[in-house]
Amino acid sequence: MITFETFITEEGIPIYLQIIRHIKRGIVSGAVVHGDEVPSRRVLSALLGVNPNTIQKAYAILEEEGLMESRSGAKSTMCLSEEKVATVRQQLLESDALSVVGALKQMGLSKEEALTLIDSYWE
Amino acid sequence: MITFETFITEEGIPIYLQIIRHIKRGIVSGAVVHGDEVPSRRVLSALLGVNPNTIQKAYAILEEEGLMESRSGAKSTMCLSEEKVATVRQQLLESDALSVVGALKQMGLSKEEALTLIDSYWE
DNA sequence: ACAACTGTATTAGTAATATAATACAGTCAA
DNA sequence: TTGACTGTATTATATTACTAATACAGTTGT
Repeated sequence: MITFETFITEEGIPIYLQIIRHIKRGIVSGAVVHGDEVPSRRVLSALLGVNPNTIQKAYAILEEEGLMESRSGAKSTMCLSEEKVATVRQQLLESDALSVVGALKQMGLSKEEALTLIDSYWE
Repeated sequence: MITFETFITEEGIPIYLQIIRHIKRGIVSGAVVHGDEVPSRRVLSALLGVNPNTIQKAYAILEEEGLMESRSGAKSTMCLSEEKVATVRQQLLESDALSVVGALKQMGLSKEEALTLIDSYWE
């Protein structure tokens, strides 16, 4: 089941992209599985304090990517397979790993310093 | 000296913010030191293929933060001190570490898996 | 059947981001 | 001094992100 309790908005990044990423991370963690219902546009928009159109935009993109199914009137559900999950997982891990490695390298950190830093912030 | 050879635009994040972050990472790495001249608005805009106003926006913010000095007609220079560098360093490291730790945790990775991932992408 | 929910669509408006085209005055090296 | 560079400023325009207020039709549980 998908939850948005841990959802914290990151300034400078469009909300609809953050929602997409949040759900994808849930897919990778196993918190979201095939057939899961997602919160309705209206419910989630109220929960996050954003406009329903913003949720619709995020959901529409997820549907376009084949990760979600929507039928008019009924609740939207996740549409996953082992292959899809693996693809999403690889995309997210690579993107996160590359961005942080690039950032820390550019600041002149050695690999050891970087690993120590990540370790210390893991808690 | 500041270079923009490694500058790659990241979609979804305003360019002026990326420029600010790029320069701050240079400060942290020691590549940029007190008194360094930065590329002029026109030169950098041509180099990055963006509008001069976008560069001006980034530089104006850096000046507001006390990291850069501009005099009409002359080249803008970096205005740094040990204390300023330490502050920028702490800000960037904390932001990067927190964001990547949050992302990997949300995907269900253990600390060991996360460290292995960072290690493998470091090369 | 009915009420309360769904998804979908439309129109309008605001703010932020970025581009484009200028203009003007200050600095600096030849 | 002169010319080529600086920083700064202005106005206009386009696009994107987001909000706001509706409307309509399909679904679901009672």
